[in-house]
Amino acid sequence: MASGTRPSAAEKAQAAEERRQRIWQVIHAIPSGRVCSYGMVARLAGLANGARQTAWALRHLPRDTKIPWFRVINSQGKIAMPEGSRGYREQRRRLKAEGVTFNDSGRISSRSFWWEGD
DNA sequence: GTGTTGACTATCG
DNA sequence: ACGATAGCCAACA
Repeated sequence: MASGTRPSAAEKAQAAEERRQRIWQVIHAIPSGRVCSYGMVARLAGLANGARQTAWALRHLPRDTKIPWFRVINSQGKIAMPEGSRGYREQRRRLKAEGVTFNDSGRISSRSFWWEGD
């Protein structure tokens, strides 16, 4: 219901932080050995077209985060960071350690790696 | 307030 | 399969 009063800056900031929290919560729920796309993470977090928000939230994670950021890849089944970059190699190494394999094109080798929630 | 940016994505040729 | 395009939305200059 419209209360007539516009949301304050503080309320907007709080809403933005809650969106980020939901995104992190969803990512944290991705099982080991599975991957999820940016768009799917956003959808599970209640954001219809929030793929870029997921990307933004991940890009700004602290180095020592416990969130499994490496289980999030793009809708093409490929790692989103530039190939050959430091983050790219680390993400691929971490996924491989969980059993997620890639083909020569840089895409995950099996559709069964995808996770769509529970 | 306006314009640009980006770890995105669906669609088209 | 692949590159170009347009749509998307929060943060930033």
